[in-house]
Amino acid sequence: MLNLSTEAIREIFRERSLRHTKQREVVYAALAATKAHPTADEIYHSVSRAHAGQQPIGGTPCDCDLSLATVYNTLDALCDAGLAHRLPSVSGPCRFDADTSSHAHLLAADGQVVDLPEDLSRELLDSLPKSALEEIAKRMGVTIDRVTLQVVAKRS
Amino acid sequence: MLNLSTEAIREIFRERSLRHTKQREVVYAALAATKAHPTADEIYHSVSRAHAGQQPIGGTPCDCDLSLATVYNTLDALCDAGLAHRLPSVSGPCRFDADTSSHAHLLAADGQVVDLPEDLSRELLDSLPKSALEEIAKRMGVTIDRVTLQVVAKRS
DNA sequence: GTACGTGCAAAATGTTTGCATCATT
DNA sequence: AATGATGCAAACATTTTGCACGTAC
Repeated sequence: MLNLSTEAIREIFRERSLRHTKQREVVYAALAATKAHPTADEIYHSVSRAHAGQQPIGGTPCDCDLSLATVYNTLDALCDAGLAHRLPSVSGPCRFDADTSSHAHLLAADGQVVDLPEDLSRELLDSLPKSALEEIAKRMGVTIDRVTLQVVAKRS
Repeated sequence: MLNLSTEAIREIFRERSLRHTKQREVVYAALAATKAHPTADEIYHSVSRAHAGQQPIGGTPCDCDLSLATVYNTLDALCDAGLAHRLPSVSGPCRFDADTSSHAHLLAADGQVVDLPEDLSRELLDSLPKSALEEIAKRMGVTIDRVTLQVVAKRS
């Protein structure tokens, strides 16, 4: 999706008070560069120098070493900072998305998570009455972070 | 929620061509009796004779033995048969719901999954344009099983 | 220099599987 | 009788943790 330069990422991290490391940079770059909603393990394989050349999601191999635990730590930090989201799903490992704009997903029968086309995604999400969301926040005593919506496909 | 008799459950299973066993009966009864969206492990503890008396979700102890694997198998069978749903979530173990009517959930900051009040849930889901859903089915080449919607609370 | 990030390996958690036995239809 | 469900334990998959070391600020 987006190909972010080192400097762009440094700046984004600075804005969110995230310490910059080479490992965090390549993880975030890989996540921002794909629409594939990768798992932590997929990101790890795509950026790990040890696995260079077999990048299913097209990250740039890290010129340092990096461990799976660091990928998890980094994804946590990115989610905490609002730079990524965990996608709701009903099975399998957690999937991450650096596109934090409001958009809906299709949960395919085979477990894949796919973005809905932008126009339809917006049509669905824009149709939700703001008043109902405000009422939810009031009645449930919470602050709403976001609304997530999935169209679940029937397994044929 | 619903307290189903043995006979009612036999009938429900018969309709769906699910073989009836004591184990499946108590699992389904426990799931149908709660709004707490329990995990497999919580169901296991609530119905297992070995743990009788400490039932956080209020199931009836099985008068037979029952294993966690059977709870998983049963929940699979119930979901396949359309008698239960797996709830989308972003962390933690899978949560199940025997209420298969359309309703939206609040994902609390602490990981809890709570039903939204019925009126608001319906208001949100009814507002989704049918035409957009039909267009999704057409464009993505899928049959839509259901639409799931979560209001994600911000962690304060 | 201090606070925080990293790598590693081990542990914790959640779910699935293989197989012999048993129950339901 | 035949098919499918169960229990158990072991395997598996995913995520988290503890700690010694290293790096960004």
